[in-house]
Amino acid sequence: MFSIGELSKRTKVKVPTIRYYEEMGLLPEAERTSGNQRRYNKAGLERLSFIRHARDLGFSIEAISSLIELHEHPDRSCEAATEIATSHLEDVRVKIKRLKTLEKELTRISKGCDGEGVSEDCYVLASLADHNLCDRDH
Amino acid sequence: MFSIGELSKRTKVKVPTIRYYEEMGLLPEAERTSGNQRRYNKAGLERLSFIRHARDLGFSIEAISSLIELHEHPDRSCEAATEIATSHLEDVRVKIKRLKTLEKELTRISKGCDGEGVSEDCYVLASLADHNLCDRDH
DNA sequence: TCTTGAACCTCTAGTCACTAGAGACATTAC
DNA sequence: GTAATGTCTCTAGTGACTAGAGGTTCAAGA
Repeated sequence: MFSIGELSKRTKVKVPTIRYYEEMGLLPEAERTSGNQRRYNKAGLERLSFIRHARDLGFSIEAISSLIELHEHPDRSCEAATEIATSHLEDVRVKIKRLKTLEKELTRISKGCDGEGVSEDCYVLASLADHNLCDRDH
Repeated sequence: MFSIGELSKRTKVKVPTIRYYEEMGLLPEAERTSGNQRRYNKAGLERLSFIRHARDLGFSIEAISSLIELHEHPDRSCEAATEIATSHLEDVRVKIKRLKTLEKELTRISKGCDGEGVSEDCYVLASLADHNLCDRDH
């Protein structure tokens, strides 16, 4: 059994965040010492690692809740879990696409000023003001 | 001169968001009718278009504030504006990189279940629980 | 001119996933 | 025993909005 600080160290999740997850129902209510401090065991550690990993992958708290619930009621959990992961994957791909478009425009914009002395007006500001200077929609 | 609703239509920025931008100082305080309703002109429209475009590109409210200030004090604005754009570009590139790693892992995870009948345990949940199954760090 | 209904006003509170701080109590090391 | 560190709960703040309540103003038609 170890303290919340120890759990925090091992999982690299901050102490207030652990308490937050408990409040949100992602973690079960921890056991307490006689002095009301939380104590955890290996199961708690694993659960929190799972949550942290899923958060790192960009799953929302809500999605993680669903995944945990599936884990606890394992009938047909595999298909449902795959579905959550797949739908999340689609989100990620959309995000990547948008960011790439954005990268292109920012690259173009931020090149405008420092080369050939287009110094009359600032190209960055002009580009932002006039959407027609963009290559594409966004 | 036109109303906030009209401005909203033309810029595709929602009415409460326009008021929010005014409160945050991105937009100057609008002129008012005798009945206290906001009225805008072409300048207001252009300013809001600038803001919307910059937000679409993922600039924070704070960064946009800086860009606007630069615009209003144009001495050396070009270098400073380019710097803001460039630093933002770096952020974007980091995000793209992270998302791509993530895409790989999610692709791998979501393929786990529906093929060859690895049905004993759910591969999605196992992958999330055990970081060692990942290809790389994140 | 009057009326009706849409648009507008301010203000407060809610969203998500935390983070920060206050003030009090518990545990641990010496 | 004492001091330092850790932990507790609670409230409030973050960013960039969004939603809703309850009231006022505007524009168009009769």
